[in-house]
Amino acid sequence: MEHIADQLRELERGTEEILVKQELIEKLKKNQPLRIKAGFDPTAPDLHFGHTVLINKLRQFQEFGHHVIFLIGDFTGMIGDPSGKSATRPPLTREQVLQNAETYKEQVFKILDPERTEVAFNSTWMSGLGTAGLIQLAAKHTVARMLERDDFNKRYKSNQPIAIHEFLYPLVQGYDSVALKADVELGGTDQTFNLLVGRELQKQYGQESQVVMTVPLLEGLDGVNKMSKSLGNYIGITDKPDDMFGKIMSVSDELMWRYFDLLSFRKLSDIQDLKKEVAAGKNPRDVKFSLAEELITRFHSPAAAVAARESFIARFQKGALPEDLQEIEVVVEGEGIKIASLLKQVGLCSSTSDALRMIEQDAVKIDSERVEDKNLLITKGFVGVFQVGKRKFARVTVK
RNA sequence: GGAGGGGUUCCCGAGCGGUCAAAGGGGACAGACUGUAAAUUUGUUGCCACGUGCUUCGAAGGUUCGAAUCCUUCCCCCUCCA
Repeated sequence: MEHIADQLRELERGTEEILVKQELIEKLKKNQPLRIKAGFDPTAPDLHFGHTVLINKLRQFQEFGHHVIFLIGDFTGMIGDPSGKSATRPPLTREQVLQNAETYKEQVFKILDPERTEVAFNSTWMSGLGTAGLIQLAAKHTVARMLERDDFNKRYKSNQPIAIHEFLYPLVQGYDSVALKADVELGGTDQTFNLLVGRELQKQYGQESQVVMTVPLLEGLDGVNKMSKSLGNYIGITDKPDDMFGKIMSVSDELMWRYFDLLSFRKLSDIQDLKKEVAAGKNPRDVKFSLAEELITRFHSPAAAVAARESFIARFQKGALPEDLQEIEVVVEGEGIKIASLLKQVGLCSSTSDALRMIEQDAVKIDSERVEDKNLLITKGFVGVFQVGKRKFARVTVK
């Protein structure tokens, strides 16, 4: 195991808060593998780059020889984290949970070492707790403390409803730390309160309190909202190399640095150097290229990264056609089909109206020739490459 | 249990008998430009058989020449008092 000071420097990197740092130092000094816990929602097995900020941190702990527990909150999932929006989730079946867990593993093990990762489900201990156990658990915390949580506090003050079961979420999450005897729990900044409840409960149950480490929430592609699937501003870790490359390139120059800080494995000093180079006139595009390549290498392969870059350059700088061009056959009655209907049938446009709009906006091309006639008839036997905008292509055969 | 407020196009949010396929903003998409699918800027944003066409404003009925706008019933959400 590496020297404590070295570990600490790396572990602190990219974290928002460490509560309490001195306790972490004490734990590290024991020179034994620490139990590192992080909880995940069982309903969303499609991980995106936002999730990896935290997983990267887990990996760091692993590299230092600590024991990582990847906790799937299949029981907590029944409650739903209080967000004020109270979107009731349909309960998952046992099969669904297990299936999601497999998907998680598949994705997470691109970053974590499977040999050194324990996958746990909190239903394991929560199901057996029983009503009496739950009441005992609830007795260990107070309403006043609960109301310290920002979200509850705001709602309480503004007379918005708070359902009783919402109080159970932090308690159950905290109890997980007791059950797992966690030394450290990682979470997003939005989890701070819940993580702190874990500290409190461990003390109540006679354990040493866990250290809480929070990592920031990553902004999505829009640079404003947090990255999330429902907002559609995410990069999935299973995205295809070309998509991943494109999405990273679409990040604003400003946000790019944020991504470097939170997603890149490069040293902070290297990132500083890059910033200086850009300030001195280097094209930020090229720096973004290197970020994209690093990330695609991580989730796919070095070869895929190079290929993705080349295809990006060919397509967007030189206007070439994509390599994996979709081949579509359309069968028509009569002598032919109007361009707008064809675009709709082929799926390049969402509706005939949309297709007409695209033509009006000079967005439609056939074999790189711009289409200007909205009533253009594509005759039977025609074969050609249709393009709408910069990203949608298909080779179409009209039969 | 009682009293109020509200459900509008992808989202937020105006409209409150005709000029409404419905302001404005967000998002998305497209064009130009460029250093990139950054930034900037312009435009588009219900559907089709493209027409004095069709379907939309929680649902179903009704009044009217004409309704998102008025009436009736129903469903759902929220607040306050108890």
